[in-house]
Amino acid sequence: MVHNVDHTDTGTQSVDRALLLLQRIGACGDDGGTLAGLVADTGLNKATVRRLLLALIRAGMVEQDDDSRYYLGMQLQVLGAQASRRPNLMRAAQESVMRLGQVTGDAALLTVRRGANTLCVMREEGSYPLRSHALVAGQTHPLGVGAGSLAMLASLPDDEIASVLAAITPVLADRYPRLPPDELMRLIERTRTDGIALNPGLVIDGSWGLGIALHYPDGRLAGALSVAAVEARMRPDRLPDLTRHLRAEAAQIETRLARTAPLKG
Amino acid sequence: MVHNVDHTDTGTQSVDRALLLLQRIGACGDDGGTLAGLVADTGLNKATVRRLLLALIRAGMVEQDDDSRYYLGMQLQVLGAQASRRPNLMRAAQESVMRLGQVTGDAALLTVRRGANTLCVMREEGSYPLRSHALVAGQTHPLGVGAGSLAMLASLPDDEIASVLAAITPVLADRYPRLPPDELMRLIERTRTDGIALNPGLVIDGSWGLGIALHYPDGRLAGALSVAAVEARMRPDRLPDLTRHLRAEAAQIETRLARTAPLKG
DNA sequence: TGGCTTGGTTCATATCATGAAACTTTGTAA
DNA sequence: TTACAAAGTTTCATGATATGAACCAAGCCA
Repeated sequence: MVHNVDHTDTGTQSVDRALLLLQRIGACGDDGGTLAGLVADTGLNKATVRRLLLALIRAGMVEQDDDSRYYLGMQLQVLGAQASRRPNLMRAAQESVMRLGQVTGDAALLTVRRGANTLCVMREEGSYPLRSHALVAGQTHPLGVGAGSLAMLASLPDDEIASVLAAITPVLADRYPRLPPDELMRLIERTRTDGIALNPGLVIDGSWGLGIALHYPDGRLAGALSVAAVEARMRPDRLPDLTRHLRAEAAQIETRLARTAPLKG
Repeated sequence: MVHNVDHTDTGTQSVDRALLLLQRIGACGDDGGTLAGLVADTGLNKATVRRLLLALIRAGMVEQDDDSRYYLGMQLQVLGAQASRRPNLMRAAQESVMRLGQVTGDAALLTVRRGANTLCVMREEGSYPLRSHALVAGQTHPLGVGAGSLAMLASLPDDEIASVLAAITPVLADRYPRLPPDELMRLIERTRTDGIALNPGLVIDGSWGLGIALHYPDGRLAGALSVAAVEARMRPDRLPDLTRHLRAEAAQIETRLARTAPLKG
C-alpha cells in the first residue's frame, strides 16, 4: 500500500528506493549504517530495506561487516573512477574549487541541482582552522538553502521558482525554521540584484556562505560555486575580495564547460 | 514472462537490472552507451532499459547528453569518493599496486571475486610501451579466467570450485574457447603446486599474466594481485623476479588488511 | 528470568514492473 | 519532396514480482 510520490517517476519504485539507500549509507559517514538506522532514515519497511541491501551487496555497491553494519562498496569506487574520466562539471571545476579553497583559506564548494534539491558534489577544505562543516560532499538540501543553492534558485525563471517553492515549503517549515518561503523570496530578490548569493548564517547559526551560479554555454544551469566560512570571515570588508575570486573562478569554469558537450536535464 | 535466474536473488529483479546497466555503461568507455547498445548488451527489453535509465538519471547515477548517449553520472563520483574514505581492500592495496606497476614496468592489477565472476577494481599502467590491455578496471570475467582470477579460484575449497565451474561452463564454451573446464582444472592443480597462478596467454593471445591470491586474517578470500604483460616480458628467466615482487607486495597488503575489520561475504 | 532492542526471514497479497506495440524523431536515399 | 529505415521514446493491459505485517532469533540489561 504505497500511494505517495508524484507520477514523474513511475515503474521503478524499487530502483529509486535502492538508490536512495545508497545515498543514505553514504550520508552515514565512516561508521556505516545499521539496518534499523536506514529503516528510520528512509521510512521504508525493514524487510524491504534488507532485500534492497542484499541486491546492492550482490552488485558490490554495498558491503556488510561482521558487526552487521552497511558501508559503501568497492564497485562504487570503480564506477566513480570511471565516471571521473569523462569531461563534465566536476572535471571542469576541480582545479578552480581547489584553488578557491587554498587562496581564500575557507571551504570551497561545488553544488548541483537535483530536482527541487541541491547536492554538494565537491568540497575543498580551506586552511583556516575554524571550519564550517555545514555542508559536506554528498549532502543534500532543498534548493535555496545555502549560498550556492540560493544562487541556483535565483537564476531560475520565476515560474520554476514558484514550483520549486511549492515543493519544498513543507521541508522548510519542518527543518529550516529561519527560512520561511517569504524570507527565501527576499533573498532571491537580493541575489538577483547583487548578482551573487549571500547566506548570512540562516541555515546554521554562524555559518555564512557566498555563492554564484554556473551555466552551460546554452544558458542552462550547471551548478554553483560557493565559499563557506564562519561569520567572522564574512565581514563586509572581506566580501568584495571573496566576490572577485568567486567571479573569476566561475568564469574560468564556464569557459571550460564551453569546451564540453552540455547534458540533458 | 521472465523465468530465468536462480533463486538466490529474489524480490529485486529491477534493482539487479539497474545495477547491471550501470556496469554496462561503465564498460562502454568514454563515449558512453546508446540505448540500442545497452539493449543488445543486457538482453533486456528496450522499454525496460529506458525506464531503468530514467530512474538512474533521476538519481544522478547516469547522465544523458544531447546526442542521447548515456554516461555515468556525478553522483557516482561523489559516492565513489565517499566509499574511498573507508579502509578496505582497495585502500590496503593502492600503494602496493602502484609500486608493483612502477617497479616491474608492467600493468599491475587488483581483482576481487563477485560470485562466479571476477571484477578488476584497480589497474596501474606500467611504463613498458607495449601494453596488454586485456584487463581494464571495471571489467568482469568468469572466475578462473586470467591470472589473478585463476589464483582466486585455485584458493577455494574443492566443492566450491566445482559449483563455480558448473556455473561458468556455458560461458567458457561460448567466449573462451581455449579454456575448457578440464584445462581450467589442470591450471588450478598447477597453481596450487606453484603457489602462484600463471596465465600463458590463454585468454587473449600473447597476453600473459602472473597472479597471487590475497586473504583476510581469518583466511577468507579478499582478492588477487596480478601482473599482466606481453608474452616476451614473461619468459621463464623473468618469472622468479616477478614472483618475488608479487609475493612481497601481497604480504604487505595482507598485513594492512589485518588492521582492518574483515567483511562478510 | 523476562522484557527490550536489533538483525533477519517468511509468505499471502495486490502493486508494480514488464514488454509488445505504437508513436516520434532523425537520417538518408531516391 | 517523399519514402523508407533506424533509433529513441511512450503507452497500457497483464501477471509476475516486490511488498510489509507478522514472525523468529540473538544479544543485552536489570
